[in-house]
Amino acid sequence: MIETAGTKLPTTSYAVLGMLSFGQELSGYDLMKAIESSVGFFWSPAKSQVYAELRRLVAAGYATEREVTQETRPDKRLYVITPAGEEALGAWLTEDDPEPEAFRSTFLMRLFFGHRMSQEQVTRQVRAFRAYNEAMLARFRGIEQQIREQAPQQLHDYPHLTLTYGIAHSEAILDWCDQTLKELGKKKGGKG
Amino acid sequence: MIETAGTKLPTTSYAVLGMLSFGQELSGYDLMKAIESSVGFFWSPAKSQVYAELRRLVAAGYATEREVTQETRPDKRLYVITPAGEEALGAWLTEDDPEPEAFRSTFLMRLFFGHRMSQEQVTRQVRAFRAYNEAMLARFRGIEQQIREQAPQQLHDYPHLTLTYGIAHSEAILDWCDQTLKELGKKKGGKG
DNA sequence: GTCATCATGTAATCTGTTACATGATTTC
DNA sequence: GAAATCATGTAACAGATTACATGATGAC
Repeated sequence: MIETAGTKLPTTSYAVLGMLSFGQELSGYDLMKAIESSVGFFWSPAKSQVYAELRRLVAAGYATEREVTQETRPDKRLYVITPAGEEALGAWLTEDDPEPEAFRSTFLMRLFFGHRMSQEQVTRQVRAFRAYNEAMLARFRGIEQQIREQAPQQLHDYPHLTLTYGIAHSEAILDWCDQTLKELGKKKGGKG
Repeated sequence: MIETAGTKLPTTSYAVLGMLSFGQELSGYDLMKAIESSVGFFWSPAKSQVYAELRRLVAAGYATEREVTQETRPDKRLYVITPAGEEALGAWLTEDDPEPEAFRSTFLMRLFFGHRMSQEQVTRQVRAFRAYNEAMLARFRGIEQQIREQAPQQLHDYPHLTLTYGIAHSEAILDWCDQTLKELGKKKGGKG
């Protein structure tokens, strides 16, 4: 309360707050694990950043911290979201004009500067990119299959929508790759 | 040469180097402008970062700097890529296993935490996202149209491939949005 | 004439990453 | 029994953003 309540937090803070919003008491380590296998697909902070945000959340009154002494493992701190934290999360989620998506792609950068590669090298880059996306797609499909088998009710929740996004996205990219590889096959020439 | 030649540079450095690789002598300001309307769609550094990278490139021997005194405008420094710079760029472009794409989306994060919004609010977020992507698509199509009319030979160069990517990508996202909005229409309930 | 934008950048700050630590289990 | 991984984090550093400056020109 005394602290920075009301101030805008960095996005990673909301990722952490969101994870806590499912109601469990978690350590930094727990959170990191949870993030890696879920939101991590579209927001993946370093663990030191997660710890930093936890400190910030506590300072802001959005989470409470409880120290737990352990014998066989290093001591840990467990965190719980507070009502103020839930409110702050809600406000961020429903913001009227959210930050524009900051799309970044080093692959597209390389492609853009293709004039500095031989055509074979460009082709190789596209193939590698294709393979990467194919692997991602397989992964997404695997997860979906698993849900279908083990927790089909989850097919109707919000996290699942992000999965369908990943699938649609990957499929579209693969199509583009195939078409692009065809195009590249047609024309001859380039730097090398 | 004496400096850090051979060291791995941050991605933004390669963005700048790539821009210089088209052969023109450019100022930091020029570069920023050029980036904004091209690679900026998938790699958009802050201008102060561009200036910082230019200093680094010079220190590494990848670019040379020339000061130009102006009367009516602030003085400026112009940069040219060196052969060593071209080589470094080439090495980066053709790297065998490039950094994995770091996909980030705050929209997907919000959606993932949809349980903390009412269903209407989720719907509103998806609609806003749809509108954003529709605007991007229109922009891409506009650019393509302009090329078609004013410089049709560019339809066959590498930058144009990144444009086709943007278009394919946006279209796929719009489809996903429509489908998702339908799904959301079906079920009733949610937080609020 | 006032306000926005051009044409240059620099300084201060903050976000985020990589490297460092460490003892206990599990795996082979 | 050595090597990898689990279970915790912290410290040091680098990358990136936002805020600050400033005089000239163009738009209205």
